[in-house]
Amino acid sequence: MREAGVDARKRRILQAIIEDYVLTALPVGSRTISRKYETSLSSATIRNEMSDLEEMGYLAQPHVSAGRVPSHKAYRLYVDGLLQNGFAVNDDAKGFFTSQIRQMEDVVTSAAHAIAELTHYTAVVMMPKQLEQRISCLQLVPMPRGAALLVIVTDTGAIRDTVIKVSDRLDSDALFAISRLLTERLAGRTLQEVQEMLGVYARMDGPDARVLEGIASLAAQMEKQSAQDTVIIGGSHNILSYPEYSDVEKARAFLTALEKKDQLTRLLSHHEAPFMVHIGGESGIPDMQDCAIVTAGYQVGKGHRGAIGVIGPARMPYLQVLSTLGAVSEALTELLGE
Amino acid sequence: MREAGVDARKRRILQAIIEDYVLTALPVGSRTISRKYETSLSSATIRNEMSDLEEMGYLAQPHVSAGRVPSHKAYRLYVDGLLQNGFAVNDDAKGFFTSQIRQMEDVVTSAAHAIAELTHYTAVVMMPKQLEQRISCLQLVPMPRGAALLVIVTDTGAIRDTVIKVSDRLDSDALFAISRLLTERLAGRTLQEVQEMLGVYARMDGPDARVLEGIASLAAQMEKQSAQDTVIIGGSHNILSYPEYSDVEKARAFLTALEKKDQLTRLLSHHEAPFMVHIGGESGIPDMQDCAIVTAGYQVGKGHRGAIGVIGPARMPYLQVLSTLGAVSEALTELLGE
DNA sequence: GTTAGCACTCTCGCTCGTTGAGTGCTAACG
DNA sequence: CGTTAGCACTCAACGAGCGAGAGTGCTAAC
Repeated sequence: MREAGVDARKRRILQAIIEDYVLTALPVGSRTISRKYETSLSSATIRNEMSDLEEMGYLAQPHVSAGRVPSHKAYRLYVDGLLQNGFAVNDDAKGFFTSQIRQMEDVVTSAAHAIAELTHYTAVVMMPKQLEQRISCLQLVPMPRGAALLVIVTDTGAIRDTVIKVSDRLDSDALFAISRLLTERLAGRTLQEVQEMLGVYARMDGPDARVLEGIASLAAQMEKQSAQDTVIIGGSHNILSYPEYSDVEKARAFLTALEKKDQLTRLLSHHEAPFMVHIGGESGIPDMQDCAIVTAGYQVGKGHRGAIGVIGPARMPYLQVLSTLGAVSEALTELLGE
Repeated sequence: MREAGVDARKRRILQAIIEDYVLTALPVGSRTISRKYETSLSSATIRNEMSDLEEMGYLAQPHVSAGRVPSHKAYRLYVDGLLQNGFAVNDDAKGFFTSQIRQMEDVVTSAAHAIAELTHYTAVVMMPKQLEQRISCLQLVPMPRGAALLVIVTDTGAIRDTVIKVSDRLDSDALFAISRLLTERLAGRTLQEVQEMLGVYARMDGPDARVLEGIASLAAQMEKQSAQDTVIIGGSHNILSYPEYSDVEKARAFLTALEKKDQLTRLLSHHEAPFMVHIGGESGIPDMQDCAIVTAGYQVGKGHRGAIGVIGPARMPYLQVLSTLGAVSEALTELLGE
C-alpha cells in the first residue's frame, strides 16, 4: 500500500470530475478530463490518478468500462472545501422577493417559492417555533349577522384570527369594550396561561362564554402551531427534471416522503452552523438516500433561528446552491430581523 | 353500410369494456368480455359487436392484435348515461372535512385536499369571484413597536389584514377611535369606491396618511384577488400513480400546465350545470388531451357559484368520482350557504 | 513520473426469431 | 339470420446474439 494522502493534483482532478458530472450526469472518462480540464496531463496519467481515487473511495464505476462517478465521500470533500474557503452570496437572488408580505407565513412561503424558482430544486423553509409567546392584544371586530372576528396578536408579531358567533345585541362599541377588558386582563400572559385562566372563567357560563371559548381554542391552536416547527415546501415537482428521477416510482417515493414533513422538520430544527450539507444517507431519510440536502440558517429576532434549504440529487452545483441560499438567508434575516 | 344504432347489447358490451379498462388500464379482448361480463355470449359474437363498435368510433385498437380500448366518444356516451340516470352521492365523503375552518380560503383549500385524498386524483377547487364587495367594518388592532394590524371585513364575510406602521403615540383607544371613524365613513362602500375616496384624502397628507395608504392598498389587493376567480389545486402529484403518466416527460408537462392556472380558471368559471365532464380535447387544454376533467358546481350564498373538480386520465371511474364530487359539493354548499 | 500502445471488458443499440394474445374471416349450426 | 367453432394471420413483447464504441488496466518505453 502506498501513501494515502489526497494531494493537490488528485484534488484538482476530483473537482474536475465532480463539476463535469454535475453538468452532464454521465460517468466521466479519463480522456474527458485530460482534454477539458487538465490539458497538460495525458489520459493515461489521469487514469492512474483516478484509479487511486477509486481505491480511496472517492470514485466509483457503474461498470468496468464506464467512466467514473463521484461518490458521496467525494461530494463531502468538495463541499467541505467550499465551506472552508467561503463563497460569495448571489446578490441577484436577494432582490427576488416581490414582498406583498402580510406576516411571517407569507414571508416563509414566498421564500420557499423564490428558492425553488432560483435553484430549480425542491425548496424547504422552516418557520421556527416560538415558545412562550405572550399575548399583546385581543380584539373583536364586528362582522355581519351576529358574528365577530376575534384577532389575537402576540408580542412576536404573530397574528391569528377566527370567526365566532356573538350575541347580535353587541355593537361595535360593546365589542370594543370587551376587547379592551380582555386585553387588559390577558396582555402579557403566555398562551398557555391564557388557556388555563379561561378554563376557570368558562365555568361562569356568562353571556360571553362563546367569546372565551373562542379565545381558548384560538390560543390552543396558536400554541400548537407555534410549539412545533413548521416546514413549508416549494417547487416539489422540480425533481422531475433530473434524470436521477426519470423513474416514476422513485419520483413518487420522493414526493411521498416530502409529504411526511416530520423527517425534514427533525433535520432542519437542529440547525447549528450557518450552512449544512447532508449528502446521501447523512440525512437519515430513507427515500432520499441519493439526495443531497443543502441548508442555511437564518436569524429571526433575538435568538430564534430558522432554516432554509434545497433538496435535489447528490449531483448538485453546490457552489451555486450555497450562494443562492446564503443570499436568501440574508434577505430573510433582514426582513424578519426587526 | 348496415344499421347505425347502438342497441342495448352493444351498450352493455361497451360499458363492460369501459369498466374493465378503467380497472386494468390494459386493452380488453373479446374473450375477457365473454367470460367476465357477458357469459351467455361467445367471444366470437363479442368480436363482431366490437368490430361494429370500432367502426362507429367507440373503440380503438392500439395495434391490430391487441384488445380494444374505449375512445373518448365512448366515455362521453357512458358519462352521458350516468348523468341522465343520476347517481347517489357518497355520504361517506361528506363528513371528510375536519373543519378547523377560519374563512373561505381555508374551506376551499381543505376541500381541495379532501377531494384529492378521496379520489386519488388531482383536485381543483374554484373560489368564486365576489364582485361588489362592500366594506362592513374596519379595525386597527394595536401591535408591538409602533405597528398596527389593519383588518378589513366585507359584507360577504371576507377578511383581509395587513400590518402597517403607525405613530407610536397612538394607544389602543386612539386606534379604536380611528377605526370607528373610518368604519363610519367607509361602511357600505364598495372596494372600488373606497379606493377612489382615499385618493382624495391622501392628498391631505395628515398624520394618518399611512393608515389611509394601508387601507387603499389592502382594498386594492382585496379587489384584485376577488375580481378574478381563484383556483386551488390539491394532490397534484397523484397523477404519478397512473400508468398513463409513467412517462416522466408527460407528467412534467401535466404538472407545468397545472401551474398555469388560467386555463383551468376559464374552464371552471363558466360552470353551468350541476355536473360537467370534459373528456380529452373537450377541455381545450393542450397538455391535458388525454385527461378527463370532472367538475361539480356549488352554491355560495345567493347567486354566487363556485366549482370543484378532479383531473385524471380519461380512464376514470366516473361514477365514483361524480358521487364523491356530488357529496363534497353539497357539503360545501351547506358550509358556505349561510 | 509520464506517456503511448494495446488487449480487454462491458454497455448500448441493433436485428432477428419466438411466443402468445387477440383479431378477422369463413363455414357450419340451430 | 344471429351465433358459434375453427383457423390463419398479425403484431407487440421478450430475449438472445452480435458489432460498435467508450473506457479501462497493464506494460513497456521515454
